[in-house]
Amino acid sequence: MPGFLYYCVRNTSYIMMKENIQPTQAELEILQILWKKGPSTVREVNERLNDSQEKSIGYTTTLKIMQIMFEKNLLSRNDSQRTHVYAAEVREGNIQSALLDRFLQAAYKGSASKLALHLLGNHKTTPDELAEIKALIDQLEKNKPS
Amino acid sequence: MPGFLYYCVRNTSYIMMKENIQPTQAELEILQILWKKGPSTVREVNERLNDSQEKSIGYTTTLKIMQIMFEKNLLSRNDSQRTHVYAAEVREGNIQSALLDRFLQAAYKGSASKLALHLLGNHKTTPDELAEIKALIDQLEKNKPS
DNA sequence: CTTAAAATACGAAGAGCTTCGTACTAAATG
DNA sequence: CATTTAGTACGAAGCTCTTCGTATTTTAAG
Repeated sequence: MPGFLYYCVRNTSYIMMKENIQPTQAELEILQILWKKGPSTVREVNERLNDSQEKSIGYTTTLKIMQIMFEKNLLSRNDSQRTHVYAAEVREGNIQSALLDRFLQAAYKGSASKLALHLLGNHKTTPDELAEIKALIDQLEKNKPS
Repeated sequence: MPGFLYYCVRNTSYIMMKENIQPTQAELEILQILWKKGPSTVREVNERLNDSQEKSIGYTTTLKIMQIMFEKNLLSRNDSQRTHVYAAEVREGNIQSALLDRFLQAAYKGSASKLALHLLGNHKTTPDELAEIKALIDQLEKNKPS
């Protein structure tokens, strides 16, 4: 019997299962905070949420959403203390890629180059960033000179 | 009295008003069809919607959404005939840019270069497209050699 | 004229997300 | 021990989006 891990690695469904999840807007904002600050309590997240925005969000609102995220396995939770400590269970890059896939399909019907042109055309990018992107393109062209 | 047009052009609120609208998923799918096929009836849109997807969507569902889009001024409508003909009232590029702005902020906290790197790294891009992007970067670097 | 077919209008149900009030529980303070 | 304080759990309301059923109207066919 090949086993669960073997099966999952083979067809990548393990990654799919976890990283194909699409967090909602509120969930994403909480993830941003946890990605940046590391494991945090509900109160810490709630405060960070409130001082970075104009509108103020109630404590129990943040609590509820984080509880839901825990049930969805977006977060893990240490409840050995009375005050629970939550941590992101998904990686920033993976979630971003999953969201990007969906967005690219929905808004650009999958045309990555069109999106790229809009992106570079509309948004301020520093010379350093442009150079970085250029370097990546060069590398891609080398690897696939077909 | 400067007049409405003058006012709107001055502070760009005319464009904002219209292009800052964020169509929903279903609305976007309908817009895609209208952008591609031009003015169409509800039935045409509904059929196109159904043969390009697995799930089938009821006629009145499509009708309802298009009526709502008409109220939101996302679509215009010619009702001189019994069978109304709808057309997109917003430009594809403008909507895409508006969606991109929001997505960039939500998922990448505004870092266009990070998104670009993900985009080029994760998605198949043809050599032609890469060349096109490269050309744009060169142009940007020329215009801002600071 | 009657009937059938096709279109629009409209109301309402269902689902998911966000928000918060309230109840309950545990800890700290006096 | 009583009281205040801070935390979790939970239910439900409000919102938006999607979906469809039904009623109504208009056109075409018999």
